[in-house]
Amino acid sequence: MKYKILEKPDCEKAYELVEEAMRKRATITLFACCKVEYEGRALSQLNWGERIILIKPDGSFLIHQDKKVEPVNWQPPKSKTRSYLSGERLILESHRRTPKELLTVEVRQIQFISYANMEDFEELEQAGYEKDMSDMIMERPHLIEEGFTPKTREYSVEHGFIDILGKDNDGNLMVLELKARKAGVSAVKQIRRYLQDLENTENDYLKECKAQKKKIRGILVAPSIMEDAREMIEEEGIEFVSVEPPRELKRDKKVTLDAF
Amino acid sequence: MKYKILEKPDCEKAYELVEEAMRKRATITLFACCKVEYEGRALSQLNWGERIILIKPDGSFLIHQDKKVEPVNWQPPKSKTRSYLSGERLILESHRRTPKELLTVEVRQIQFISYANMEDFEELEQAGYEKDMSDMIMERPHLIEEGFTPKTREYSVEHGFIDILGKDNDGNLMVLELKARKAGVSAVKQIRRYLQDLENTENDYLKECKAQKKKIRGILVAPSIMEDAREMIEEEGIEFVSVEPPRELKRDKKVTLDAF
DNA sequence: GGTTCAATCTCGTCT
DNA sequence: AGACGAGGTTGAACC
Repeated sequence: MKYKILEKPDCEKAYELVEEAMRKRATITLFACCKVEYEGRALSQLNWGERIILIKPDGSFLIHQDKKVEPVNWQPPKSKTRSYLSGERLILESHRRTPKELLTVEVRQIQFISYANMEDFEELEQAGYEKDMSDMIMERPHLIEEGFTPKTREYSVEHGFIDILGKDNDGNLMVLELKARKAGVSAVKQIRRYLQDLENTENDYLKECKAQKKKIRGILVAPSIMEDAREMIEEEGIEFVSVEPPRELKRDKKVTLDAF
Repeated sequence: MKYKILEKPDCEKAYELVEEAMRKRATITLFACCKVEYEGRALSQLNWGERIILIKPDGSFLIHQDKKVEPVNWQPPKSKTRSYLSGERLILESHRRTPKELLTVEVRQIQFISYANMEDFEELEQAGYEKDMSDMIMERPHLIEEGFTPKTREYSVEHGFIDILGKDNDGNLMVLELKARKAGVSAVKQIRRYLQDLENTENDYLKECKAQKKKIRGILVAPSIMEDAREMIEEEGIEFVSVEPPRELKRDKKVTLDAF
């Protein structure tokens, strides 16, 4: 059976359905009055009230109130769910080993409970992130400027990683910091720290650059920039290049390639 | 009526239930085969598959696959939900103004759909966070060391905010950085930047400190510290004080106080 | 409205 | 298993 629903079951009937659902590795949906306690990375309690509970076959456990996107309490995938009856009540426990975390739900009055085996073989296709921007710039470096040659991605320096390191037409070093969203002051501070890090780095290649009197150019790459960040890059001698993150889904891309 | 469930309804029946639920400001739970498109801060699409959809009266819209804690697609509170029939199918749209975001769900085969008015007047009580640590240290400064006197919280410097600024018994300035979880290298870098910021700050009070040859002490406060961070604080002359975030719920605290 | 920062962040990725 | 960084982060507090 693909799914089953019980309306206003007593806790014993609900318990049987929960056990059956777990055997079948189905997803449980429960609308009931419950009380919740959590102890683990933090500590919390939530008094009696009606919530929607989702228990997924991967061990994820979610408790939703009627507000917000985030669940009020939860456990991550691979948690172990256990259910049992205590007096007239259904207890749902979700346990995790490392870190040690325990979620305990006491269920009083059940409006409905269901389980369902969800057939879903699709994964989300998405675009418009920093990584997509990085891929695009490596493929088409002229988007930054004519003659730009990217050398290294994720180049490690003292305070983090330089998104893209490369050279311009005159052999000057170019330090690119990418942001998929509007860049703020923090992005400018970040790139400024990377430039300082490079100045302080003892590295044959960088020594050679300095010996040849080559400059180190800092480039902030983002779709747009906030006003105070704009002012700061001018003071700091950092450059700004406007690039939109590519908004092409892989599926679309594939179709386009197949067309040729 | 508090809740309603329909099993295997056609899309027209489901549409009527959705409209009724929205009039009653109820929470909708839907288990169905659907296809999802999102366009806004990013771009995504998800092909046909069975998912659980939650639509809350505050405008939150969640689509859950049978894995993970996070919804595969969602809209935040205050989004506007619209539903309509297109051919044989039910379309659910969720729209947000700033930033402009549109979530479109095409629903094909519905296993069940329900709405429920959730009675819940409780809020989550929780403890064990950075703020609780900060409160505790302000109340009981000797947890840091005998004679420590906190002066300012959230003191603004170039690269952020100093969690707690204070003085020791000898009048030296103390810069506290709090972490509610195990502190890593990034926490040490953060406190190091704050110390540099203070060195560079032109401020009468700080000038006086320097004139009196007072030191500026950096203190990392966390339950524990990672090995590489431990090495770094030794090099940097930063101190580490182990403090557990308090794990006392307000409810418990109140009970304790009432007992006296 | 925006801006900043913590979070039981989650989740992927890499060591 | 631990560490690190991005995220349509979310959510809250403050301006």
